[in-house]
Order: sequence, then C-alpha cells, then structure tokens
Amino acid sequence: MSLISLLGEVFGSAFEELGLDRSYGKVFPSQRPELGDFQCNGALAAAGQSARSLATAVVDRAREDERFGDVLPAGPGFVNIRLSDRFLAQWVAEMASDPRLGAPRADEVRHVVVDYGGPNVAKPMHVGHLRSTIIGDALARIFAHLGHRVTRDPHFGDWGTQMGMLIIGVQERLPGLPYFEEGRQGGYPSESPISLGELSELYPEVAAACASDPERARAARRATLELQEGRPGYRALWKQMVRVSMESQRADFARLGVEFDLWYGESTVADRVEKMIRRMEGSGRVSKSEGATVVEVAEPEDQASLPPLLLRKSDGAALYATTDLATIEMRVEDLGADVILYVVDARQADHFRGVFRAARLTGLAPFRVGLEHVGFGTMNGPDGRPFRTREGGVVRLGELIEMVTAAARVRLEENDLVVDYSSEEREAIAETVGLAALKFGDLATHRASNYVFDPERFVSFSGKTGPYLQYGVVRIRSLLARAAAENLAQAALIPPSRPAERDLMLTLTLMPEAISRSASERAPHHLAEYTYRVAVGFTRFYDQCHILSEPDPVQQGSWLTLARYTGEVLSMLLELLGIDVPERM
RNA sequence: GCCCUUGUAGCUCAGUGGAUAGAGCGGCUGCCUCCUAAGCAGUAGGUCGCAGGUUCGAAUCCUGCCGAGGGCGCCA
Repeated sequence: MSLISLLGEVFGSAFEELGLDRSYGKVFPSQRPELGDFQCNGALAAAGQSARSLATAVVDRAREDERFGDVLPAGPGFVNIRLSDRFLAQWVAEMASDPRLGAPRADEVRHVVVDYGGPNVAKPMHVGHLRSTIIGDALARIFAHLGHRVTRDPHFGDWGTQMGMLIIGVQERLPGLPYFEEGRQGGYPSESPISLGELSELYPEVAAACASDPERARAARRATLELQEGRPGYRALWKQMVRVSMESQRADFARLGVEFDLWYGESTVADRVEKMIRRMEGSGRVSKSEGATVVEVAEPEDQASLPPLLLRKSDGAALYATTDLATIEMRVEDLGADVILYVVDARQADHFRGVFRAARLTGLAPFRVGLEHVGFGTMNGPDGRPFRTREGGVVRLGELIEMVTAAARVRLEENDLVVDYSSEEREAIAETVGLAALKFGDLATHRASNYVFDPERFVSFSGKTGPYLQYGVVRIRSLLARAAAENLAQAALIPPSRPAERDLMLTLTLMPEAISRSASERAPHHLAEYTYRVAVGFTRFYDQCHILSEPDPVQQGSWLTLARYTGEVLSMLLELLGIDVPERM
C-alpha cells in the first residue's frame, strides 16, 4: 500500500466515525509545504460553510497518532498533515527493503495490447514516428511493470493503397521483371529487385503522380486489388518490399531500444476480412453506398455527423478501416486482449471513433474489451509548422539521432573526466545521452498537445533534460563505488537531519502514485515529471549532505542507504521511460 | 459549415475543483584546494486568451466569443 492510500484510510476512518463517507478522507501532497507534507480537503467538500469545525473534529481523531508530527486544521477547513520524521524514515526504509522498491502492482491482471510505432512499407522512420514509438514504448513498459500481460505490436502498414502505388512504381521503372508477367505462377527471384533507399525515393514520386494523374491512380488501385486478390507476381514482389522495409525498421526501433512482441501487419488479417464482413452483415448495419460496402456508425444522439465507415471500395478492395476492424477481431479472439491502446496521431481521432463504434455495433468487440485511441499532437519546428529540414523534407529518424549524438559528443569532450575514456566508450556514451535527451524531451510534454521540437533546446543537456536524470544515477553509482572502496557500510535509515534529505524522502514516498497515474491516464509525462523531481531531490541532498566526509558512521550509513535506494528508484523509473543510463558520463 | 485538440512568465512546458499558479531555458548575482559544475544557491519575471455561469472555493467544470493547429467516404 502506498503512503497516500494509507493516509486516505486513516482519514477516511476519521470521517466514517463522524458518520460521513470514507471517501472524504482522500489525501494528497500538500500545496503549501511550509504548512504540511500532505493535506486533506474532505471537510470542505463534506461540510461547506461549517467545514472548519468538521476539520477540527477530524484532526482530533488523528492527533494522538504517533505517525504524525502535526495534524492541524487550517483556513476554511483544510487539514494539514505533517509526518513525524521517525515515521517518514521508517516508511522509506520499508520501500527500500521491498524487492519491487515499493512500486505498485495491478490488482487485476489484464492483457493489454499496445499498438504503436506506426511503421509503413517503404516509408523510412522519421520524426513523425518518434512520439508514437516513445510514448507507446513507455506505456508498454509501465503496464508490464504493474504486472499486466502486455503485447506490443507495431501494426505494420503493408496492405493498403500505397502497396498498389509501389507496385506500379516498380513496374514503370523496371517493366521487364518477372513479377509483372501475366499468368506466371512462380519462379520469382529470391532477392529484392529494389532497396529500401530506392523504395523510399519511389514512394513520394508515385504518390505525387497518382494525385495528379487519374490514369495512374486507377492503375494503383487496380494493382492494390489484384495484390489483395492474390496475383502471384504481385504477392512475390510485395513480400520482398515488406521484407526490406521491415528489416530496416526493426533496426531503427532497436537503435531506440524498442522491441516488439509481434510484428503483425494489416496483411496478417487479410484472410479473415471476408468472413468478418459476413459476420458484420448480421448486425444490419452493413449496406452498399455508391458501390462501396459501408457500415453505418452514426447514432441519432450524435452531435457531429459521423460518416459511414468504408469496408470495401467500389472496386472491392479493402481499406485501413477494414484491416483495423479485422485486427480488433483477431486481437480479441486470438490474442484474448482486454484492452487495446492505439498510440497514434491525434488527427486520426475520427477514424478510430468510427472503427471503435463499428466494432461495438457489430459485436466484433464486446464492451468488456477496452478500445482506446491514445492520441498525441504533432511535432512542430520552432516556427510552429510541422518539423522539417531547411530544404523542406521530413527529418529521418537516423538524422535526428545523429544530431543529438553529435551534440552529446561535443559536450562530453568538454568534460575533463573523459581523457581516459576510450573512443568507443565516448561514442557509446554520446549516443546514450543523446537518446535520453531526445526521449525525455518528448516524454515530458503531455501527449495531447502539439509540441515544438527546438533542436537547440534538445541538445543543450542542462536543466530539465534526460541527461540530467542520467547524471543523477551516474553520480549515485560513483558515490557508492567510492564508499565501497573505502569500506563504508550502508546502515539503517535514521530520521532526516537536513531539509533536503527530508524533502527527498518525502518525494520518494510519492512514487507509487506517479506510476499508477501514468498508467490510468495513459500519460507517461506524469512519470517523466516525477522522475525529474526525484533527480532534483537527490542532487540537492547530495549537495547539502556531504556523505563521504561525514564523521558519524550512523548518519553516514543512513545516507548511503538513502542514496542507494534513490539510485535504484531512478534506474527503475528511467527504465520505465525507456531511457538507458551510461556507467559514467 | 460541423467536429476534435489547444491557448498559463520573454521562450518551451507542468499543474489531481482548494490556500500565496510552478519548472526548465534565457536575464541578473553568487558557488569548483571538498563525493562528476551535464551541478547547486539566490533574484527578477503572471489580468492563467476574453466575457459570463455553476460552486463555500475555478487555470481546472459549463456556455458564448476570439486566436492557433487539425479532421470531415472510396489515402493512411
């Protein structure tokens, strides 16, 4: 049980004894630290005008409790709670002796499918993929840490109209390839006729051509349909394009420290589409409209008019709504998902609203299965427009990583310590630090808002940044190593003797809420904020309490234990955020 | 036109219906013979877009208006 929930129980009981609901006992960190560590505002909610006397009555019931230093009514009916130093130290000591460091565990284990990353065939990873990948990965880590069963699936974009475009693009460039021979049934080359680099150049060209030339657009749609219907040459070419894209993207994700449990795509569910549509027809919601097969998802009480969802184009080809629905069916029936989180750009909100509605109305997803779009805003440049290179192109993920790594390299060289680091270690540190800056910068912003990616800010590494957090852990490790070398022993935590030490202990007691809140709101930025607070708390403590020169071994041992536990908590939190820590920096 | 997101310090952003709205950057002032200065301490900086409403209490909830970004059937 977390400290906050324990306090909620204690004050809940006080309210209950006074004939009121336990829920009034809810406690949260004080907004006025000079008045208390925690506060309870239940009296104000329960009694309105006469809250002050109720607060006094509640306080009377807690006053004798030795766990508290002070419990005082204040203002119109606040209750300010200060823990006794003894109890605070005891509580932190218990967290520190817990194998899970006091981190919370889910009451009920659920199977959470996290759909994130958003890779597409032939589209190299760029800045637009970063948020989905980083936020989705953090959420997956947080849910797994809570004890949930987590399945990470990037849901590869490999079946839509862009595949038809690529096929005709390749055909226009290399018309002699066997993939395009009518009637041929096999014997296709085992090597891809085209590299990922060529594919990624090809795609924007064909897409532009299809937008301006109706004839080629028609050809692309026909190729898409023929691919979906199983034309052998197209399937063989498709398989090659999928393979080269996937290999490269797996490597990109790996560089970010992100791995998936599955690597399913839209095509994975292609062969259940037919059956699914027949099943959906049973709901009476499926109809023909202008030659296309659609699901009516609008309800009379809707404020906005929801357009019907397209299941099949008028030529019969499937769309992404189709494969999204089939994927829901697969995740529910085959994987046994309890919750599916889609970490996808907020601009797709309408799409998901329609897909989720259709899945409910046609029975593909029972109501006990959660379907949630975890949307996020666009990454803009300093000018407020979507982030682009000076030339106007999108920034590749690799370029972005190189940018932050280069800055970290420069910063590292300024550090006198590195003279005896090997060049390999310097390079590894630079990449780890650069990635931390990149990830933390992204994770620290609430996911719903657009945010400005300012390259200068991301490479500064001072203040509230990923490297600051890493620095905290590195200093703790270095400290503990020195202590061990001098045979200094860690010892039982004693009550805090300095303000910064007490603040750090108090901050550490709030860790369970930081994790559970990030999970319940699907918002890792709460955890990022909290992690920063812990790091700040440690640095101040480190500054105020000079541990290695402390003459009193009891005090010193206690401080070493506090430093060790703080280091463990920071490491755990950084792991949940997907941020690695170098040995030294 | 309808819908979604958003508006908080010079800049970038936090903020769980509660008291005196917080960080970082940037500005100014200090601190390395002392556990890593990627650090610490201090200081200045705010009509929480505007107007109403609900409430004992609103940056937070509701309504309207204004600004920004985005979405609105055969792309994803």
